[in-house]
Amino acid sequence: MKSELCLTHILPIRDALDIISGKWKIPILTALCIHKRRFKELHRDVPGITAKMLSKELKDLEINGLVKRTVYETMPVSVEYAVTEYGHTLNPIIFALRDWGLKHRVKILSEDKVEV
Amino acid sequence: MKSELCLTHILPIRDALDIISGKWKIPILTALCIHKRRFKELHRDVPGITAKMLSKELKDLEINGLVKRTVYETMPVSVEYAVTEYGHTLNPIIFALRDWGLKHRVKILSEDKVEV
DNA sequence: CAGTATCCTCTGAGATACTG
DNA sequence: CAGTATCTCAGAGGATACTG
Repeated sequence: MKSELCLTHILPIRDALDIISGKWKIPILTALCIHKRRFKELHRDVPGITAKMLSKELKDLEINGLVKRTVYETMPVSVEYAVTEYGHTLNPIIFALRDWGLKHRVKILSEDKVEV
Repeated sequence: MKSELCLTHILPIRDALDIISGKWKIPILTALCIHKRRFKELHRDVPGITAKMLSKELKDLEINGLVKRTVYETMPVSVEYAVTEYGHTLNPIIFALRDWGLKHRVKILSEDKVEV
């Protein structure tokens, strides 16, 4: 129970957070996990994101091998984003976050009733 | 598979991220999950954090009911931080992040060998 | 010991307009 | 359609010094 054990827990968590932290990466991956999408569809389905942030975050995700970008030479071009096999290894994190968020919302709502 | 379904996935995730996002909250909770700690012990065991950030993040975590602060009127005072019962509901997220971080590190290291 | 107080930097993120 | 280019700013985060 000393610092070394603590580090073996915290350091991998920091590795993970370095890659997926921020306001948008997990929401984007969540949308893409449901099914692959084109840029504009993502822009529409991830509420509140700007084109600039979406573009930047998709690049980060692609660099880290979590998302694959495919360009179709239609006219005009269409671009499709999909979660890679490696990206799907994040599913347990995504599900855990979603489960907790759902329960948390229920908790907050019930507390509001009591407080007010 | 339309936007509504997407929202039911993304909105709870944003609720969760609003509370635990940032560089320090999950590492702090991880340290406290192993066992409760005093301020200075946390400062030592969460690598790289400053006293200011630790203080701020602990306040946020306390406000959200994830951490409990207990003051002992020793001389000088000692303060103990512990994860609340509600805070422990985050364990699945913490474990998922840690598992993924560990596997990711293995992947990165093996890729480095191939590349170099 | 358990924090505050200052000061500072940097970047995550938004708004708006524009392009191949 | 799928992005870029600017501009802007709040606040996350860090360094250092100080206090009850």
